[in-house]
Amino acid sequence: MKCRVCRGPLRASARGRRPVYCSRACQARAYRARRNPPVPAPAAPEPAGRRRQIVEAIWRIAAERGLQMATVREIAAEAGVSPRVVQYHFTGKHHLLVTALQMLHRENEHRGRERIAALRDASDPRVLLRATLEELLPLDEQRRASLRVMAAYYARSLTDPALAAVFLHEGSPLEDLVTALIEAAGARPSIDAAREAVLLVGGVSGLGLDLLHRRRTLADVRRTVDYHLSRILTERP
Amino acid sequence: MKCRVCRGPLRASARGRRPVYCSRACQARAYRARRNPPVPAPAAPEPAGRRRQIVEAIWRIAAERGLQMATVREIAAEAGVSPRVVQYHFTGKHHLLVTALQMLHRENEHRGRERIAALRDASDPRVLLRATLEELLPLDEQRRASLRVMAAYYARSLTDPALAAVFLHEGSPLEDLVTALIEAAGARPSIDAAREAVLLVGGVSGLGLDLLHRRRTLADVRRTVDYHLSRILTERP
DNA sequence: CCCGTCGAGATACGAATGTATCAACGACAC
DNA sequence: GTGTCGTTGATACATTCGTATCTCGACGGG
Repeated sequence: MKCRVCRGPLRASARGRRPVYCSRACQARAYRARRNPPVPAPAAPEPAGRRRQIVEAIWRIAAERGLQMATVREIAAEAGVSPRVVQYHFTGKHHLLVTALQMLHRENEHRGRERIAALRDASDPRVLLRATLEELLPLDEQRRASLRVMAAYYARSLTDPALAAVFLHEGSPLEDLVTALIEAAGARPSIDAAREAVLLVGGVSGLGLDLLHRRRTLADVRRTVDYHLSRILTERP
Repeated sequence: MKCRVCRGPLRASARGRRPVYCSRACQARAYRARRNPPVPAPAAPEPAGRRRQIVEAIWRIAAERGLQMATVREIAAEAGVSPRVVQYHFTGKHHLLVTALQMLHRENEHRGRERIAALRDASDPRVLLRATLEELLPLDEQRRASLRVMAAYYARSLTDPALAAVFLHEGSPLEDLVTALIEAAGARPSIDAAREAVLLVGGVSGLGLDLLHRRRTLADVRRTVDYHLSRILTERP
């Protein structure tokens, strides 16, 4: 084992990568010789999106195999990077887990808002109300995966204060929105919109979890929601 | 290293417990000498309750520190036995996890039934209905721990068919019971008791999860339940 | 030419995990 | 004294975990 440039001896090192050059000078010489033909474009692998790429790998693993399978090595393999890269971009595994949950929260909120805004009849509060509630259900593969990941994180948050903080730091804007929509859509008299919203949001979330287990059918959940909306709202505006 | 009795040589063994006697005869001799004073009561460690003891240890660990901390060694330490005992009484860790979930299911059902049956006014369907719904809430330390364990198991069941089967194998007797209670307590006309029961059970379960995080107060949940019961039921029977 | 910085590769460490192996133990029967 | 049965103690093993350590590659400034 000699230096690639000066053929001199190398220092021995028990740990880490094995040395190839005897000195920093020899390393630089080899580098400059290598790039004499200017090397058009080595890779440029978008250094900004690295964290995102890793976080998405966690989401996939957690959704398909559970959070307990989200080890550093598995995450790195799923993201197509080396474990060292994961270690580099995040302080440690815990920081990585927390970041992934925060990003998923924002992602869900963003996607939900976009889907609701894209509705044609965005002016009709009844349609908006239904769409908002259905946003809690696993209606497509993306939302299904997201709900599975959230369920896994919820369980962990019961014994991890840092994760619990993510769940707690948002107030209850969803229930406030549903409350406002109920009132805008025309609630029957003697209806307490806020209390109805609490049970609707809680109930639909719970039914969504049953859908993950296929303990209910989507059609049945929709009928239940429709029934309750019709009980809350006036016949026609 | 000689035999304890005859001081003869022992067989060597690379793995497992180190031999102390050179033969079965020496072992028996040592045993009988040892129990010359008749040994009033060695231990009698209730061989039947061993599994139960270990399963309860899992529950405690899962409730306080999460299912990911429920390792064989931790469980054994919590149960006050050696890891070997855990290994002996269950085929493997997975079997242990599944058994613990099944036992918790039965335990919860049993306790719930007992609590409801112990109500003084067990004849009034309104009281029964409220009590049945509140059975889903973490009203004391025991139910709080149980709910935490269940939440952890639910997350795992999403990626473990054997655990999912435990959640699925029970039908929906709870909703049927609530449906019957709604009708018995006097539902207003134009009420679909079954659909109300679905949302009530789902909603109260969801609110129970929020209580675990202290995102809501118990008083608030109770007010919400009361509000909905008064909307569903007639004024007075 | 040397030096420093940032991202990444390669390897290694120490601890923890699920499980396997083998003998010892208490108790009984022959 | 020996066999056997259900149970337990005391290791040992292979693997995997999170993380630490050390270097290389590429680049920019003196």
